[in-house]
Amino acid sequence: MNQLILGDCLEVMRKMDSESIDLIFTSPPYADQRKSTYGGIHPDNYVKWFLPITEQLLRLLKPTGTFVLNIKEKVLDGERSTYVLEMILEMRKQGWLWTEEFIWHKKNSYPGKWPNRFRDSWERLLQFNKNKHFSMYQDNVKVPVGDWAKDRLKNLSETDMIRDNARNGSGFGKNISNWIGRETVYPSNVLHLATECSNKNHSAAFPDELPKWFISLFTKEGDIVLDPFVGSGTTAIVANKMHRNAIGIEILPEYYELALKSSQNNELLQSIFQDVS
Amino acid sequence: MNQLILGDCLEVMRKMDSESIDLIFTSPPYADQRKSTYGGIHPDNYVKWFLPITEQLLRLLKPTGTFVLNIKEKVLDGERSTYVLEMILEMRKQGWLWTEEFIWHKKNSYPGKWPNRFRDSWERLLQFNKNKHFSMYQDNVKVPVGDWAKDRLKNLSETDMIRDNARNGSGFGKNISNWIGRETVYPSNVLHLATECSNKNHSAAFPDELPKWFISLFTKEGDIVLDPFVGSGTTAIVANKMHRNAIGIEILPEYYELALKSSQNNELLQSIFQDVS
DNA sequence: GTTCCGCATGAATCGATAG
DNA sequence: ACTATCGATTCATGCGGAA
Repeated sequence: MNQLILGDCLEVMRKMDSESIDLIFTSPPYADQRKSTYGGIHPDNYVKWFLPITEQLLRLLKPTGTFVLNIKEKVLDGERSTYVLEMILEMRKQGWLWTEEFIWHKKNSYPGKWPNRFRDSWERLLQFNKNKHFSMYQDNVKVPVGDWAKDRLKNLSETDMIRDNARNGSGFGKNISNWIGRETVYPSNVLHLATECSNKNHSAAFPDELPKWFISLFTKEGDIVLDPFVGSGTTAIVANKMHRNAIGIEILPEYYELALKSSQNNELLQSIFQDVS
Repeated sequence: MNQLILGDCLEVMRKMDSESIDLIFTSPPYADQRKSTYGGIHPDNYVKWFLPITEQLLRLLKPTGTFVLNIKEKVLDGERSTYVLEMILEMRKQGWLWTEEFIWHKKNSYPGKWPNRFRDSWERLLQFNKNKHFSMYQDNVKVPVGDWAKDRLKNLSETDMIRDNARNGSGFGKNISNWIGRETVYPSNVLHLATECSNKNHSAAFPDELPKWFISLFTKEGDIVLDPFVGSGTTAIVANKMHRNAIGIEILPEYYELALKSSQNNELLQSIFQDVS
């Protein structure tokens, strides 16, 4: 069921079944990047170019599915471009819910110095849904509890053993004894990952951990993950390793070949990706 | 030249001189917070309420000045509200440049657990300017190189400076001098600070380090810093400690009194704030 | 004078129940 | 059907008192 498809994602998606995808994770070509493809999108035209694609994505996504969009507006003439903001507003008109915005805090961003700007070390991970209720498997992404717990839970006072209601009347209360033996906690909406682009020549836009985290969070085994701009194949390969079914679409033959080769070279893969060019 | 003014910031600002301010740093009441004041702004009305204020701010700011806006949209009916995005677009129509967006990554965010959402541990710090060329003193916020300092702008904090001096005087100066000899690097656009949940009295919306960092970056001694929603006075007091002139406006008498008291109690202050109520 | 340890607090949000 | 109120859930920090 894994597919790598060579072609324009808009045309490919038009042939796909409605409400068949559990998770869409993608990092589209940033404005003015990859100029030769998709007509070399200028920031001013980005919204107009992207909306037909999100329209298809909305059709393909299951009602309980999630769309995660990794994007960051570029600096143009000393200003942050606003196309990402405009896109969010336009996508809501299409029927998308803008559920959340995660931050990818890049541990090692590129060095550099500008007279009026620091290094950009974060990117947006916009979460969109079709419904307020969607599939989310929070326990899959729990993280180790902070060091504070070790000291805090050594000796418990009397109030720690019972529920102690907060003073501000918010209804908030705590029972510290509940924390005994707890080793993992839920994460927040900030991801702190390195930008490691593994070992390949062609650098992936993001590290494996990024799609892995969202695939863990929003899908279970056997679900279908789509990346309409799969590039060197990171999303699809990671999804496949995690026993999800992956569909990756790529317009550039050189990236397509690279993705195909990477996926076939990997011993861990459950099944070989199909060549659907 | 330091002033704490009791009143509605819109009315107060209308009486102030054009192009007189070097830095505006503020954290306006978030939608649906502080319901009793400013008419209890509903998210739907937030943009309309805020635009007349930014219009005044634009008039008051020097051509080389900077406006830093600390804000985060709240969740409404399962979705992130879009009023912040709309505000950025509207402010550009007023003539503002949206130069940069910094992230405040909160180490200790508000607790809680929901079926479809994690804890929100970041806020926006939107940078606006009138011109592409503005005053920026990057060397003032350089951080020591090394793993221990990577995420910690904490080194800049007041208490750390005092503690360092104390150690210096008591014979532990060797380590410090090693640090001073170390190379320093420029930070990125992500700030990793804790929220101060001071157990003492009223707590501020943000820790001292937040305004301190931006005041260091965008002003020099003697410059004028404005906070039209000064609350318990954090911005003004920090600015004054750093030998900048501060103007703080607050509409709520109880906060105003608190700010006045805090500023007068502080021995480090260069001059006493004037009561302009 | 210094370190250690206990503890209250925080720009929150969802779902159920009541008016 | 729509709005208002209420109860439930949770992690990490800085302060202050104790050792």
